[in-house]
Amino acid sequence: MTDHILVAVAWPYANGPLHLGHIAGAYLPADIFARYNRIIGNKVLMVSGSDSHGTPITIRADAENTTPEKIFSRYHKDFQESWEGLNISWDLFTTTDTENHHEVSQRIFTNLLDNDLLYEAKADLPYSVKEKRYLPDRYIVGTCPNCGSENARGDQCEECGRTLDPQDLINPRSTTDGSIPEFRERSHFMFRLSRFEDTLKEWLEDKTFWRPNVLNQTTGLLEQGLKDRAITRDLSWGIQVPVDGWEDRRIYVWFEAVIGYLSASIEWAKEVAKDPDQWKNWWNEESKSYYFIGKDNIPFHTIIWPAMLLAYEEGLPLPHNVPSNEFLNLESGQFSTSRNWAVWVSDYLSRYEADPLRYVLSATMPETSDSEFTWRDFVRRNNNELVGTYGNLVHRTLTFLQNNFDGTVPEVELQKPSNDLIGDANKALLTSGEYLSECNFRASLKTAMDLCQQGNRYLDDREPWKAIKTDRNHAAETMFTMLHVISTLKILFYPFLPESSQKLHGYLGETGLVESKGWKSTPLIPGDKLPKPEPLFQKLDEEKVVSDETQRMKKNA
RNA sequence: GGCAACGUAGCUCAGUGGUUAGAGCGGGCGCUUCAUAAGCGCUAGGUCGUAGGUUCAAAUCCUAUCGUUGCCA
Repeated sequence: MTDHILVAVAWPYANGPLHLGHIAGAYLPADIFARYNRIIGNKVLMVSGSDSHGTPITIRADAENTTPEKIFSRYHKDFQESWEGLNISWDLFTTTDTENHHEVSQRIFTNLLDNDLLYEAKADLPYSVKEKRYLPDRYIVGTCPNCGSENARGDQCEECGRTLDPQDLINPRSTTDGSIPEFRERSHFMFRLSRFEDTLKEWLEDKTFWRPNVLNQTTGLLEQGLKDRAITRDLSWGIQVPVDGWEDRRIYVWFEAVIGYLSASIEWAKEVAKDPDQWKNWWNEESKSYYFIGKDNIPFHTIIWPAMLLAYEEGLPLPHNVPSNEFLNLESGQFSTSRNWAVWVSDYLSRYEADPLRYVLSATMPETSDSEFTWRDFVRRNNNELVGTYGNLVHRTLTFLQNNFDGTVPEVELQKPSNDLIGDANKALLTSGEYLSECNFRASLKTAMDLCQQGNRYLDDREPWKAIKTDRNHAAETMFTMLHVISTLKILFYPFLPESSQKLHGYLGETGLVESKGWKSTPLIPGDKLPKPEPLFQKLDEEKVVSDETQRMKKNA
């Protein structure tokens, strides 16, 4: 049965380049999941885009004396290059600055307003008399009432981590000109989030398969009770509030960014599929949506966005699963764009291949708790696991076939141990596929790696390099079995390592795309002559990589 | 401050009530030579953050506490 699967992925904030934390947290698992679903025959729509609005981008633009457009375009380009280099298989990666996204966001806003799901409320907001405008919370700095730090921002104190309102600050002043802000009463639109508490509770009842952290956090928030939230801001950069007299205000970025999932689907239908209604295949009650995000984004995707969907239109599917990951750390510290403590994707790709990174990040994916990337671990996993266990298994098999069978797939009768191994390989496809459909990526990858070890053990046990001298049929049987195992590994690794699987597909004598062959081992035909293989992966010099990369990071930080 | 998650071998991580707690890497020993000095086997190493409690039985459930992380106020 064919399913329509929406793979919706967090919108990266376009105020800095992508680093490995982003990839391990959301983009890689999403890509693995999308590739798996396509290869088993499901119809996948995978969308996201650059989040181009929000205060940090305007702050940065001001600081560099340029425009927000220039800032987000710069990083949007970096994102595009990173996706291409890492083989992240988007159907559409757009931005929130498209006409389409503005139009869809405003339509939803207007619709909610018409249905009395938005209302006006007043609040005291910081106003700069000098600049004649209301200032974002972050533009106010002052002394933190909690820890006394003198440079606390109006939204949060970076020193003690406490979240703040600008009114809380002692000696508040504007970052733009140092003037002292006044607090003036100002109207803003609120979203009636509280209305959806009961419906959301019901919706969650059958979500027992969600990751515990996601489910518990969501039910916890629902138990506490939902509060209405302000969804407009005094800004000039963003999506205009579509109400007369509100021209100087914008829809708050968290509210419109999640709408991107829907607007990007619509844009894809129009611009890519050239069939404006096609997006509906992924936005009806039979379709399933998966939202790949980091743990900092959980409530937006399990409460606010579902509530918005309920508010907007009947029949739009709420998230089927939100397999949020925890965080990836870097060499015992948190990834930090501002402190430049990161491994940037584009920088990585200038020196190394995509598949080793995809492998290492998959193997250490922070599915259940924060995990850690270190360069030493990266090299060791590359050398021991990719090169030593998987790559070498493929290479020793294929070169043996070249050297002793002229590269020709032998005709054989299979005996017990060989049949057992082939049975195990087929079983691995089932097990691994089940893991993937449940978003258990590490477990799926381990299934593939375990089969590699089984293959290596079988080869050592059968010793075809000895058998070839005394019992050619015995060696031939070993080779045929190993070719089947390799052909299975090619599929098992495909969602994780698309480039090397495609390469191996070619070494096994196939010409088309590996993903067109389905989630099963491609059969080997006796008599077929296979081309001469090259190693799938390259070893790295552990000490050199570790010292080079450590120096590079320390120099930049 | 509230909610939630995490704290398990030197390192990176599995394991959520039941035989002597697991894997990979790293350490030690051995086998093998087809293969990118790759592969395979054996072995050492842990009072499962701490303190109480429930239970015939707890890493696993409960309470408290310390530490880390995310969200919210």
